[in-house]
Amino acid sequence: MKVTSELLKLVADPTRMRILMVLSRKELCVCQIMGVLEVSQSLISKNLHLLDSAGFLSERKDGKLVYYSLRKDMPLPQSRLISLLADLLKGDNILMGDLQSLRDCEELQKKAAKCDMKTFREFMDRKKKKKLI
Amino acid sequence: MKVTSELLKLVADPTRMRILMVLSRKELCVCQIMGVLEVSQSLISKNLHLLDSAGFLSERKDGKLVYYSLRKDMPLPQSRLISLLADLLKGDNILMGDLQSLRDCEELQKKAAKCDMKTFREFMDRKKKKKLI
DNA sequence: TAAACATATTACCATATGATAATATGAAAG
DNA sequence: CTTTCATATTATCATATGGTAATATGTTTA
Repeated sequence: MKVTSELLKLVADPTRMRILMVLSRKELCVCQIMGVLEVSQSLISKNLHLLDSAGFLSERKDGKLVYYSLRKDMPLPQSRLISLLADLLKGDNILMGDLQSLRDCEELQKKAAKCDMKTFREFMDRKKKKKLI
Repeated sequence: MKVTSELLKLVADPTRMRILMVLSRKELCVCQIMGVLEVSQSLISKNLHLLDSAGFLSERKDGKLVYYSLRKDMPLPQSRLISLLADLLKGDNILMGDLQSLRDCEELQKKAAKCDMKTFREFMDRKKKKKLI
């Protein structure tokens, strides 16, 4: 009971839902996730840790970067939860924004070929300015 | 996003999960649920209200008693969540205890033919004593 | 080896949440 | 109509949680 309750609570947080949904599209490193969701590095890092501990994620290091993705051999409850989430969030505004942001982020990297905190902080700043207009 | 998050949070609480699971077996009134789960009347009542507001339940009054059951025409997200819950909790200790308690409660009522707070408070007390032995 | 950088961790705060005890409500029976 | 009783609501408390800012860690590169 407690295990199930804690699994559900873990998934019931918007930031973590968003992380799971973008990672279900694509493996990403911490600075990319930060840029796409527009939230602080420490919050992303903390939530990645929580999701990882709960069996949702696998990580891969490449130089300074740490890439996260959904585990291929995820436990069944976890993967069923992700399917449900994907369904419940179909058409969700915030999720659609994140996915657009993910495409923008890919574009940016094709041109700049860079993946670092500075690049993604600027990426975030540009998005914020756009919203103000 | 927020709607989905709040729906998940609602279901992520052990007391509410237990209520949903026993109601998925059988329509029950507040005092029966209290007796089966062994928790206070106000906690049951509060959580029934939350589940009801979220579209999970329907209620029916019969004299002083209010009977709750799962809504027949529950919204799809809600019913998918309940199916998932039922699956994740298969074999769960606390849930199995509740279901046994539900059978005991039915037995009791066949004999006593009573459904009131006093009866179920005594029912709870007997269970507590058994556990102490 | 030292500086720079990506990520992780920590300390901290405000708010949300679950639970309880006490009380209110409102229907039914006397 | 007053008492009784089932249920609902309220006030309150302790704890849990999400978020931020500051700092630590550990790797890379100069």
